[in-house]
Amino acid sequence: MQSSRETPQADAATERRASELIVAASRFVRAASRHRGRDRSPIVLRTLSNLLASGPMRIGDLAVAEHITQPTMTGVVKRMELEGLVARESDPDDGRAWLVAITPAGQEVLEGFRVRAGERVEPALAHLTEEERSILWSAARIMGKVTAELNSE
Amino acid sequence: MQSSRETPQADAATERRASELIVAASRFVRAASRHRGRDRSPIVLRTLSNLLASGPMRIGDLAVAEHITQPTMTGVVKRMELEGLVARESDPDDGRAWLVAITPAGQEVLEGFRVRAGERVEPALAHLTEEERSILWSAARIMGKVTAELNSE
DNA sequence: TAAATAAGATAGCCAAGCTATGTAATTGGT
DNA sequence: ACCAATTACATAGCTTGGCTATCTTATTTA
Repeated sequence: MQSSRETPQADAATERRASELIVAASRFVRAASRHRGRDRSPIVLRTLSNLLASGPMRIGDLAVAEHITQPTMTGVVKRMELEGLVARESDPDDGRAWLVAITPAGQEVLEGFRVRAGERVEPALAHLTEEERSILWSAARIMGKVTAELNSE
Repeated sequence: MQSSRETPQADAATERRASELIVAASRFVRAASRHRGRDRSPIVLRTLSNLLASGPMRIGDLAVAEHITQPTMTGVVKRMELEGLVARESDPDDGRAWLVAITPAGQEVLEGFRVRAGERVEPALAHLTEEERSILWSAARIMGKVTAELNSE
């Protein structure tokens, strides 16, 4: 059971725990997102979050950022525009392109989601120990690092 | 801005971090699940995982366990059956019901997903410190606890 | 035994993903 | 300066996975 430089046993254990982490995170996200009220889909919320952080963006750039195809993002933006969450203006530098910007209504929706999601999970988090909560906050940061590396491939 | 018996400042901070956790987990799951090969959807994989852990189950019980409606689970099981991932047999105790069981092919699919997902994220995890990895494993367990509480409501 | 209940199936809708392809604007090579 | 290639987005058509409403059939119960 001694380790080699590739430590295949460790890799197998890591892979198993990694898949458990994915499943646990997947179930958690589903449970936490199932709160009441005017729900928006994950892709809409991620797009709003992206626009708030980065300012107006082209549809193609939004698609790349969210790792979906351009036709899919075109449809998402179209629905968001109908709901008034974003506005589009033609790109002065390129007649083919549009700039999509978050509206005040879009910002309210995003903030409302954050508040309600927090409200929903907060009681469950309150039953954890202080140490367990701090593990979750650290895990959020670490998952962010891992996600960035996965997305850079 | 003084604190009441409910310590609103702490709640607000917890809510904010909770929403950050949800977003981080959501992006991580998407990134980790975007591996190549014969992909199955999250609901199919969760259902397989559930059947493997719990043995043959009724469609209605599967729907409750996954928090989707019965008609949706009927469709999921139908597609899984066409792919040979599950088999159904009539419930000897209730002529209206079916028992859905995972097949060897379903077990292979589930195991294959676990291996590929692990393979995909393992390199990124290898760049973390030992402590960071152990935080993620702990977080998986804690998210499971929180999910159970959220789902029990 | 008739009524109420429960388990699945069906129908019909929508959102969100995909590939393939079309259109219009921009860029680039000669 | 022009024509070809590329680029940005739109459209068409498909699948999956979610929903509600309703139907059928089997079981329970009054």
